[in-house]
Amino acid sequence: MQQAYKPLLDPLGLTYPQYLVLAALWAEDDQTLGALATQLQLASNTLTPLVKRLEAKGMLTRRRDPADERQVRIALTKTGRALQAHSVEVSRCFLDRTGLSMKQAIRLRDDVLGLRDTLREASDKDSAAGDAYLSGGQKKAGH
Amino acid sequence: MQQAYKPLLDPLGLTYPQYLVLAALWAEDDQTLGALATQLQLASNTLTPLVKRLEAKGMLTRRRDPADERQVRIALTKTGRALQAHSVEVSRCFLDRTGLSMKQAIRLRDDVLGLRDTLREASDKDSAAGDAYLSGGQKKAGH
DNA sequence: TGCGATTATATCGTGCGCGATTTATTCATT
DNA sequence: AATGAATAAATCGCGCACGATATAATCGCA
Repeated sequence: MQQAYKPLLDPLGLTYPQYLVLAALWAEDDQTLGALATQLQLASNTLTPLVKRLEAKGMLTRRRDPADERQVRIALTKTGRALQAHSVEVSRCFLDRTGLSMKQAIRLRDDVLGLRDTLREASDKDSAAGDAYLSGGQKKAGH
Repeated sequence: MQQAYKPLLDPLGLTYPQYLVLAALWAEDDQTLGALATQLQLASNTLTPLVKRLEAKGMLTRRRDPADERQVRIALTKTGRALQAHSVEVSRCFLDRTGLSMKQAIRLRDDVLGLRDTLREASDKDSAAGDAYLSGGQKKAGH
């Protein structure tokens, strides 16, 4: 995805992950970092610097929520909001490049997301119970 | 993939990219770095440190080809070769976790690889257009 | 009211992945 | 034989992803 979107996003000065953050904010502005992290399936240690780079580019602002100082609210700047105008064209160009119909693209995406979720469930079970799945069931000695 | 394979590869002390390098060597030992790079679709700046980490783990050796000192030949050590015994089980465990039949898994993989290649072609055309620009052609019109 | 648990974000270190460049070797042409 | 082009790896720098941990604010409860 990163490589495929690169020629489309280079003119905007964005990487693909940065584009995804903006896309989430175009859908709903002024979100907490945690809410963005959930949507994008990223951890804070990935998202924090990513958002800081977008802040440095003047696309958004970060401020502590006065009602709960633990939270950081991310809001688009005028510049960031203006970029949304390009997003439709970016999507269209990308779909065009895939050589797939909209229907095929959605199908493939959902198959991949389905696989991701299935694999995630399997990993979740690992951490829930000691895993005797691989080889003879040597399990880590907890402390 | 990285996350899904992690519980299977942690006991072997390998990451998923490292596992892929070993898998390529299990299929054919004593390959040049360039040959590995082609198979794995990686550039030298990714593969060189990756292979060095595997060398540090004692899985393989790196030596300049005496016939062509530009090339580095990568060969498995006894330790690295011994790990192949686990690979069948790792594959089986992974397929099991996908919740897919072998047939479905192959289908999905091929769909994804097909998409990758299609997108790569589109990007290749971009850089061809760039060449045209440099040699006096028209710059890519923005639509 | 106070204090431990929980929650939200940030920090640190490591391993990719890649664009751009560098170094060293081999090839090709004269 | 000399020199410039081509080739193979390596190096540098950056962004992303994540495990482990730290810090700070809020909550729960005696």
